[in-house]
Amino acid sequence: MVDLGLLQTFRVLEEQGTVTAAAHALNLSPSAVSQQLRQLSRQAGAALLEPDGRRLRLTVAGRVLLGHADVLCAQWETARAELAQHGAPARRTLRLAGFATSIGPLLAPVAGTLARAGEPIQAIVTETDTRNSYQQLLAEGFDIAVLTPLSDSPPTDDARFHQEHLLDDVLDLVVPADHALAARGTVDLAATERATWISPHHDQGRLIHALCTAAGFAPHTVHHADDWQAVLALVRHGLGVCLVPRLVSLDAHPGLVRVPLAGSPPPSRRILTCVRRGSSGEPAIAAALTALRERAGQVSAARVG
Amino acid sequence: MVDLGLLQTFRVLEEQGTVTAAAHALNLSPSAVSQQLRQLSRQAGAALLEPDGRRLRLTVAGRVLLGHADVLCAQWETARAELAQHGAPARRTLRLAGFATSIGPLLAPVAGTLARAGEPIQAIVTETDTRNSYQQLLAEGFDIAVLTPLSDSPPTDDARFHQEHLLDDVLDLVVPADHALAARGTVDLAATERATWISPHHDQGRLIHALCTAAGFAPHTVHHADDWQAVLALVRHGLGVCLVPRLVSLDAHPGLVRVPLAGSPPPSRRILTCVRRGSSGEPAIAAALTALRERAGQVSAARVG
DNA sequence: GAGATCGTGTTGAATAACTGCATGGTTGAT
DNA sequence: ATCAACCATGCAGTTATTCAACACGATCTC
Repeated sequence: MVDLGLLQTFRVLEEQGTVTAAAHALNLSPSAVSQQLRQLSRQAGAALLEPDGRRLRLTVAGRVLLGHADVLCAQWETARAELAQHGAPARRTLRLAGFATSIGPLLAPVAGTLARAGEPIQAIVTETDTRNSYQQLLAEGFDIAVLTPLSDSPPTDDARFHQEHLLDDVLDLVVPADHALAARGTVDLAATERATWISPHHDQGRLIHALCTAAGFAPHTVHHADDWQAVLALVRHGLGVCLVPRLVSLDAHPGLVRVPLAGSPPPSRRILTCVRRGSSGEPAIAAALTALRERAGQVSAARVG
Repeated sequence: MVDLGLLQTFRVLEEQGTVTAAAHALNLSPSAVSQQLRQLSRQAGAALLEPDGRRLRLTVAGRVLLGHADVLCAQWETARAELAQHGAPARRTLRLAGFATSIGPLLAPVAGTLARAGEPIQAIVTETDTRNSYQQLLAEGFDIAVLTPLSDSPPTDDARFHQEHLLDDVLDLVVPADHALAARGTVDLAATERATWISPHHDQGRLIHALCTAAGFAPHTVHHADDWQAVLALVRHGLGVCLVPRLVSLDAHPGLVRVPLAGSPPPSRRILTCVRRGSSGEPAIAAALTALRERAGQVSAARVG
């Protein structure tokens, strides 16, 4: 019979695109992955992959198997979750992942809450971007991810994941206090058409570009920085403006002001929790998700008040 | 991750009742099965079994896992079946099992038909009883079984199997030609209350006992024989009567006559096909099932005419 | 209480799995 | 056109796992 580990390798291969990348994600050598795939192909009784240049492409049979692999792995996760409810509560290390700005307001408080609540959970928090969150979640490197979905992210009903809306992180225009727009109560995005922009790190930059495009102009981006504090420093020196989510604190930059964007609801980035499908029932994961939701509620309430 | 083989072992253990029996059914040593179960328990993260005298009993967690194991294995069978439809048609050895009387009219003709039809199938026919059919089907010793369900057989909606009605094998009272009931057009079962009975082999004997009980009397069984030809020989020598399904030929016993039983439909034994759930879509299995249904139709039509 | 049955440790051999390296093929830039 | 980087895969060699055989303690039956 088949080892679900082989199916898992197969799924990671599809997600990563190459044997080498899959091997890296699984902490294996490319050779091992290659052999596992051959064995899977033998046990499935069909060719799953075919050479495509210097990489591999899934055959029709491979794509068929992939669908079943998702179902099988989810079913196994469900089984594990249900078993964990019936057995003795064992100590569990939960690996939480999130984008940089989510750690301070969300993941760190939740990890602390879980520890104080006496849950038999040891939380490990890691910072990553959206893409890696999905990949490592699939490769079982993380158990829970807090992320902002991108246009190429798996859809909410993806068979491999279980994703839930956590909160909407509202975006404000951030400008120096002496900026022409600083005194406004709200500002329309179109009013910034002539402004120069600071482009934040990759994930967020794409969102800003999409919003400006929707508002009818292409943002004139000059400077670029991955770190929000660097972005804010650039804004503070009058080098441009930027849209900054409210999870990013401006406390370190007294010379800057947030100008809310017009619209109801105002433009925001959606923040989701994501776990492997089937695993959301596991006690440790369920507890962490609940704590995350609760914390997200507090954050939202604080912003409103 | 988990090997489905371990879940398979776990399922066979449940079906067989003891580690030793499961090991025998899987062609393994009891020690190997014991170790596999330990590994499964470790990977499931819960105790699945607990000692119960000199045998094992499933824990609550074990019973939970068992349900998931059935689903997982069926899902894998489905995947295999669907893959076999997309890949190149490979040579396949199909292992068919059936009770003794089913082989002549059903399994042997079907095996011949499949061979002549040019299907890439090598059929292997084995005779067994109902209980072993289910067990070997689960242990992957057989692929298709033709059987008569008993009171302790898995129900039709059992998660592990896919069972289909094949035909109803009508039962007749068989008596010597000079018997008092021989000349009747039909006979009510109650009319045989004072007769002495020949008890056929175990499976069939239970059915006869149940029918007589339903008719209001306990059959007075004197002789016993597993083989139908032996039963008929006993009847021929005036030692008793018996209910004999029509699949059993009386050709070798000119001195005997069938007296149809009253009732519409008349008493009969249900004959089912049984395969592992999910496997019925596999081309080879689907072809064999179709051939079986067709052959069963011919048999039924011949009996009617 | 003797004998049979059952589950499970242990041990050694066979098997399988993984790493590291080498090879052949492919892509893309110089 | 050439070269370097990249990728999948085949081939040892090593490591880890799996299984059968036997032994042992526990349990049930007669």
